[in-house]
Amino acid sequence: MPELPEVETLCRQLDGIVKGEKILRSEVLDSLLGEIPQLAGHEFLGVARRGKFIDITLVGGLTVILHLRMTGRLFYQPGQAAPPFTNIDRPLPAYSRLIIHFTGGTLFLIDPRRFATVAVRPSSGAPAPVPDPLKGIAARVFLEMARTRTIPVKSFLMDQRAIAGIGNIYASEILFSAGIDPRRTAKSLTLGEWGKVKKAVGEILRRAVACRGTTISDWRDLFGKMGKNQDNLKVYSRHGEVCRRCGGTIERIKQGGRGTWFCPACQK
DNA sequence: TATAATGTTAGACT
DNA sequence: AAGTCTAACATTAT
Repeated sequence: MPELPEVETLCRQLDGIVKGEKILRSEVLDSLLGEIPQLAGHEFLGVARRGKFIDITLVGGLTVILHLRMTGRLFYQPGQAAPPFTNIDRPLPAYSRLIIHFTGGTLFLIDPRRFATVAVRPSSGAPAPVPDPLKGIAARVFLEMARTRTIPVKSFLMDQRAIAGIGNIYASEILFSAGIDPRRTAKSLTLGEWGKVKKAVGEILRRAVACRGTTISDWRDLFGKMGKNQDNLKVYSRHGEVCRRCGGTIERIKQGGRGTWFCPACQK
């Protein structure tokens, strides 16, 4: 569900609301999450996004690493729950998998499909960073990374080892904006074409962050509000509809097991 | 009932 | 050997 703009939205909202708070208790509700230590007593230090990962750093050297995968959400409910935190008075949000009680409110990890992952690790030893498209990736860097890649350029944009944060919605939208056919091989793009991609990446992702993400069905921000970026989508999920740029017809194909939407008439 | 869904990855295949 | 492709994960909605 969440790509870079959605994860960035959650990080900014979380950083703004739980700064300096202490964890009173943590509860794991889904055994699929594996072993997670009790987090009571730790104080929130800050949040950072790493691609689509959310790193929550605690005072004392622990980091809680979340990945929301397809249907994971975070929801923050202001107001302190009373010990022993059993929430008899307030029903749990459906599909709650992890609950972290802070001094000023409660953070829920909600995840119907149960693909989300949680790990708690020492803050030292963080993985090496991968280029982040929000900071801007130069056309020459794209060209160099794609030099030997024969996969479709759309799949390349979604390769988290190369570029961190772009997912299925924004990959289609970026290539439409850049006027590039998603079936092209990554290595076939010229420097000039990567320049168009670079521009599109910045514009599309920054606007999506400003809109607090894209709500197609179930994405909500930290406070349960819908995003607004769905109004800006030009191709995603629009197969059979009219291209807003050239009047052609938007098509859907499959690439790497995922849907790709594009306009064959104006994406070359 | 079959298909698709905002993600990742292990293992099969080139 | 290294890059690419596919199936699998668990669940809901159309």
